[in-house]
Amino acid sequence: MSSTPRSPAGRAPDMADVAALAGVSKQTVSRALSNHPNVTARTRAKVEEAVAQLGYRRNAAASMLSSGRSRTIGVVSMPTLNYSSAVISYGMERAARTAGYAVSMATTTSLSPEAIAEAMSRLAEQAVEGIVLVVPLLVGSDATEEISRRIPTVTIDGSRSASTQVVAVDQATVGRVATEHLLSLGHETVWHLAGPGEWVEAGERESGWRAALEAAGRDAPPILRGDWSPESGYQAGLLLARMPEVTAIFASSDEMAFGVIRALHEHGRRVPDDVSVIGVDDIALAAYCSPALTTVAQPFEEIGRLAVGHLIEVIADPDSTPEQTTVDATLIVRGSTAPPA
Amino acid sequence: MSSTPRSPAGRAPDMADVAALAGVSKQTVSRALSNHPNVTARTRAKVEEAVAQLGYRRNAAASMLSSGRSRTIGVVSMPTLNYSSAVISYGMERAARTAGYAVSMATTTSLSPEAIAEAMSRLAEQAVEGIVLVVPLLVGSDATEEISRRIPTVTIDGSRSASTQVVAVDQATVGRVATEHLLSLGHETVWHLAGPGEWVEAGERESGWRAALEAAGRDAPPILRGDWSPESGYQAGLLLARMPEVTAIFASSDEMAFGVIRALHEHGRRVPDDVSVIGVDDIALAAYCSPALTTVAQPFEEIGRLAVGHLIEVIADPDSTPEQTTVDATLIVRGSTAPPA
DNA sequence: ACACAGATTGTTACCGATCTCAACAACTCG
DNA sequence: CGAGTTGTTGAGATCGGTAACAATCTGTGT
Repeated sequence: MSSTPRSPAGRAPDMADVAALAGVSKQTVSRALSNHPNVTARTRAKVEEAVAQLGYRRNAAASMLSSGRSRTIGVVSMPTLNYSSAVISYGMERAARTAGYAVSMATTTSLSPEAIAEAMSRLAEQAVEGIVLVVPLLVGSDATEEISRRIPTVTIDGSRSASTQVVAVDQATVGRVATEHLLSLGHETVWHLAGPGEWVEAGERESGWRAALEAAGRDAPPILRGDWSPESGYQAGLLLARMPEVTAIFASSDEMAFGVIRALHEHGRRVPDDVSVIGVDDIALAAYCSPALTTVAQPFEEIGRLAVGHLIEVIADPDSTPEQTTVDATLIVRGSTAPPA
Repeated sequence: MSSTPRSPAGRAPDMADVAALAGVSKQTVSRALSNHPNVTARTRAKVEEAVAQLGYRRNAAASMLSSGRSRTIGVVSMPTLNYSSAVISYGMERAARTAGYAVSMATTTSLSPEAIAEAMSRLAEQAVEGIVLVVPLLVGSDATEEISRRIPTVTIDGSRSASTQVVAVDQATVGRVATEHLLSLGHETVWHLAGPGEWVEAGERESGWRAALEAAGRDAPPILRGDWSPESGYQAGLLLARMPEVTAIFASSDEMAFGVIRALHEHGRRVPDDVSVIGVDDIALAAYCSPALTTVAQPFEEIGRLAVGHLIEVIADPDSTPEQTTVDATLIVRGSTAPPA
């Protein structure tokens, strides 16, 4: 009746202890606990009762060792506090949990293949059964290739390589949609504040932007580049504010967009009256800062879910064909964009 | 020279394989790899060479099983995408990594003791050596108590219980500092938009606010309550905007503060001219949205670091005395607060 | 040169589950 | 009613490391 009656001594109870108490063999206990079909309801009940009575918890290490399965997936992400990875991680954790997997995280401070390989390697040591890279892996090094050949790997918005699957928003479309929105409002052209060069999505959004301008027969102004942070947006904004011909700006993230807007305001250029600004991500604050930000939303949580889903599929059947999955982004028009004055 | 010369067959290389190649015993390999002091430099070099050549990676499960140590700590957090937990997690991961620990995460959607116990239990099953609760645990249930008695547990901003340590910002001081700032500007009183009741920090900030008002001999206006989200701040703001006597508002989070500000603006009340608003957290956007937000910053990364530090200390010496650590918050004055009109 | 302390390496048992395979029971069907 | 089939349970080997202890190899002091 006591709440935690350990078996013999202070030692944590063993499968053997459970077996003894239930009057069956270790093996039967194992089967009962792993929902093996061929176990009598009666036997199963006895085992469960013994488990409850002893407060038994399966030893993950032993289970892992003998079965070779860790029921754990690893996540490599940037420690950046950015909205997208946080939401993606959440989606992954949920999906993993419902599929009976635990999640282990490894962060990397650099996007160099070596740093990423190092993070993957840490996860490999923990015997994860699959890895999700929430960082862009532009080029696969030997090291990353080696690990992802051995451990199923899914990249989010990365580039496709032989041994990794990709789940992604079509970022070129994101760039195109954002740009077309501004053009359709009547702006002559659209300036672009891109994300860092190492990020795949940054490059693709840039391509989309360029393609949209080209399709409309407009010249692409010189590009600006930030690091996703509001501060970098602010710096870029200081430049843009000086050029009267700038009436429309497509920033590759909401945070940069707000930085840009602030710089514009400080220099007397009103948004959206004088300049229209659009971002990407639809962070929680996008609708509540002033002006409310027009942006392109991405279904981050679903992306996380999909990534884990794929991973589990490949874990179950290592020969299944790696495929590329694309999910759609949505334009959300708010107050930061308007027709030119 | 090939990049992945597995030993005998396609099987992953074994410690025995390494030992054979290096011409030493398994045990020596083990020692060399765990940085045991008594290993000749020469031997260590041979082992390392063999490891590199075979692409050997230690099997965590086996190691864990025989040593009884998982070198993993678990984190329980809310899936909320809030800035603070993201930064705290980052600090933890870094600290854990440098200490040679991996991090495993478990999220909980509810703050009920049962839900938290369930998350802790998932971590316990993974044999984590310690747990950090980034969720507030107001009351410890039997289940949480049982686990935290067995596994060292640190709570961030939680309430102190027999078996958990606490790392916290003194949230009452946060509330007091924010309130005093507004009073010192000359506001008659300060309204408060608190966080959800289940959160310890919400309650403590409220106390600090109340205490500051009392110390200044002012009446505490009725309290409003949000859920940390910008939307909830907006809703509260709709109420506050209707009351002309409101000139100063202390919101318990930056995101709520921006929601409040938006509602005020929409109803023609200017910030800070008509109403001053202060938040808590100093999120990245605080300085870049308009108006720039006056706020109280908390050293989240350090909190994460400290939590893990404590945990590792207790893991190393289970008898060390649980102590409460407090770190300081900083008032950051920006444009959203000003003397009353 | 000898005994001895300390450093280095090897031997063996074991951690706690799962897998394989064999034994046994119950049930079907001609 | 016996042979064959399916379902249930048990025994023992095994996964890949590490702890404890034994063995061997230094180098030192007398």
